[in-house]
Amino acid sequence: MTTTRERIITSTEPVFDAHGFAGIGVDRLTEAAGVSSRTLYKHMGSKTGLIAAVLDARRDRFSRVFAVSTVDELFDALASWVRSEGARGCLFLRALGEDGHGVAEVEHAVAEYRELLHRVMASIVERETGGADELLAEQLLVVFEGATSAASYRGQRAVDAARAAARSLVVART
Amino acid sequence: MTTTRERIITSTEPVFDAHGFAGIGVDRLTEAAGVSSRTLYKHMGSKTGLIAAVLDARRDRFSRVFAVSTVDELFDALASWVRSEGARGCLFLRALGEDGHGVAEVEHAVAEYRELLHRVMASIVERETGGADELLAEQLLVVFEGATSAASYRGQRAVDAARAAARSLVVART
DNA sequence: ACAGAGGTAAAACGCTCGTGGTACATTGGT
DNA sequence: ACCAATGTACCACGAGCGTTTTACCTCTGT
Repeated sequence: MTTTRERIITSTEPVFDAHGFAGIGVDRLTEAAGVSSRTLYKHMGSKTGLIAAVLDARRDRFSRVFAVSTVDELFDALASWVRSEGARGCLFLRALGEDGHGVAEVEHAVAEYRELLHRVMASIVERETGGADELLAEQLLVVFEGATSAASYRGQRAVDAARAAARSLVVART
Repeated sequence: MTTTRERIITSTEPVFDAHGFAGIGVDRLTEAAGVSSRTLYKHMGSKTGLIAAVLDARRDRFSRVFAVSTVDELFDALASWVRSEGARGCLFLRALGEDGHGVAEVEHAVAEYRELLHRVMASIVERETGGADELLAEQLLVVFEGATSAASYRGQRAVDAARAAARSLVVART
């Protein structure tokens, strides 16, 4: 059973992804959620509250999809994410850029996502090389971020190139 | 001598970079430019026209700064860009994400930037390896995009890691 | 000396925004 | 049978949006 709150969050996430945060009106969001504005405000408090909740939910979903332990699994997961949802650049970065700076709830959600992302890379490094390697983890992070950005206009080519790059970087350090 | 139009563009660019496009009001922009709204509209036509002009100007500046021919020069240029302007993620990607999709002037400016970026990578590949290599160019593009994104929260570490990654990828293909 | 270009300040346009209020419908548990 | 919870539709608020208008000022070249 899905609660109304969950329905609001899951149905507004793609709207934010497609149109951004500042430029979209609450009425378009309520329409997408199939819910009255009164209900939306009762569950989310404010538009900012909704944005924070959407980012939190996305982070949770992300953490499930990217619970991987090798470079190949990482880019398999990214490829299927891009295939099923498209790519419009990192939603957390975009949220921060649209005046999310200074909004505590948004900043917190973004910070949590970034820590998660870093942990994913560190654990892949551990599994692939049998130890910690801060530089390699940073490199994988950069390549992954680059793939999500570049995929928005280069498509799967960017993901494939990122996968090859990451593999080659791991080999170079073992 | 700098024209009023140039002054408007150069002084509003950092405001867009800091606060985004949709969320910032024209009055904040005129204030930053030190210009009346009448003058701004006479020179730029509309807020959208201003955004397109700002993106065009940024692309020009970018093309001057990144007129490089080696991987090291590329990341030297990026490092000093990040040092002097900070990093908040690719402004072109962000412009598109804030409902720039479907706005012809914005889409055009972004497309031109991306072609430029791709040409820069291809010419570096040419110089570094003595020939064309589509995969390597795509990899450098990904690494560069990743560095600009990741630098927004990892700082110069991301740029350094990207530089090392790019160098290693070039070596692996020569 | 004066025309014209290019600037200013201030107000107002119609519209949309985020948010809350009011009043009514549906439904499940006891 | 009915209460409480949870939803709806609809309207109103004050604020801010992008944009245009009106009226005035200040240079600069001839």
